[in-house]
Amino acid sequence: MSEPQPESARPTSARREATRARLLDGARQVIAEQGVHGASVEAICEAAGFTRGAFYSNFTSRDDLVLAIIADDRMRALAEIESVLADPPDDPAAIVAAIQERLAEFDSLRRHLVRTELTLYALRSPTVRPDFVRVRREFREGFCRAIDSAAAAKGLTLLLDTELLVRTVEALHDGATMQSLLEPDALPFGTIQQEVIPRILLEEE
Amino acid sequence: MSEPQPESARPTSARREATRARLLDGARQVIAEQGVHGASVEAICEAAGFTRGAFYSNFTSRDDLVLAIIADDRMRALAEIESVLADPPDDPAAIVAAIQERLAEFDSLRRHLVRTELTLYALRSPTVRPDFVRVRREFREGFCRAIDSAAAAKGLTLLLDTELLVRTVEALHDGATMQSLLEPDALPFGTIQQEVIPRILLEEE
DNA sequence: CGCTTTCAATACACTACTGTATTGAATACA
DNA sequence: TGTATTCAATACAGTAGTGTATTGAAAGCG
Repeated sequence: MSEPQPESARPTSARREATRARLLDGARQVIAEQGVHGASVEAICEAAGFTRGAFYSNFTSRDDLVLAIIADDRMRALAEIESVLADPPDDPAAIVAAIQERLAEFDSLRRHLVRTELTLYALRSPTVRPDFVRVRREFREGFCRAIDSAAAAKGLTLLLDTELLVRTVEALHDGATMQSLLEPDALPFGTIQQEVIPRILLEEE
Repeated sequence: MSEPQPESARPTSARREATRARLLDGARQVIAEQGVHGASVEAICEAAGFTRGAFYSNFTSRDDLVLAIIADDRMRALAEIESVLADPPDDPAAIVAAIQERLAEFDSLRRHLVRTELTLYALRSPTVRPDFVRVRREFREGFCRAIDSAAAAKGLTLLLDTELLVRTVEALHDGATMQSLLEPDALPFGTIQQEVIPRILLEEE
């Protein structure tokens, strides 16, 4: 009876960490292929090369795993934003372009699919939803800061309120990416964003 | 041995038709509440007040039912477009506004949720996907026609290629509606569309 | 009114998945 | 190197859902 840890700060051995990571990737894979509905614990474990024993040793439930994926994605997305913030290009268009580019790289079609699946899942899960909304907000705030600071530095006036602008970019990105998923040939990834975003960015001078 | 029908043109009695309609609505309800993954045949039948006997008497599979929902929605959406086309307002902005309005009415948050669920489902189902893509395209084409004819009548020049414009409006609508679903208080339904669409519509004169 | 047809309900056999309790192998460490 | 611990595998009992085959009630019709 050693009362091993204060239970909030588990040491999490390297082996355990690797197992968790593989389970997360297995889950992403299964979700991309079959949707959240096909992502049974069984299927996730098979994709990750484990049995359910591993799962229940690492996660208490599917919600728990979904939260872990969202948190993981959030860390990556924030890192992208912050890397742009750290050394922002001079003009806002370049910032938007840089962020778009990094996001495109990070948020591939497959990843977008998973994110949409998780969005729908989060929307209904009282456990997951608040966390999901928070993650989105933090991401958006980072985005806003980057644009504002660059615009201020250059003395440029944005056409729209920054938050509205960022929300618009997000909406365009999500909607357009879904269209590209449905008709990859008719609408190459990024077409809409490239055409439209520059037009809603800056005040006419 | 009467060889009852040419099997393509079933008479479909009123009773049968009503049962189908109730099953469709049951499915929409369950999908909105629990997602496609929760929409087991069992759950759909319970929501519709039937047992599975009714389901298998009317549909051969879940794909079959999903196709029926999509077809049903498509008929309604096209009717909205056509009603605008039949007597279009003079300027393109008014057309867009009118269509937006009709769509908002028709495509409530709940319906949007179902549509997004079905989009993800369709994306993966070889059976459903082609039909789904076709429905979207037909809808889009109707939208384009309405805008082009009104613009031509008034001699106005659109800022973007019509198809790109329509795709943009769709993307904005989809992305923005999802944001409204996630944060209904922070972003009332339609905010983004109202702000942004007028700005990407017409050439500066 | 009685016969036929239609259609949903029921019964059944089956599969997939869940979560828990226990076991056993690998790793850490003394 | 031997003992303790960690962690995934296995075994198990249970639930939920599937699709088919059959039944029975109600509507249609002569």
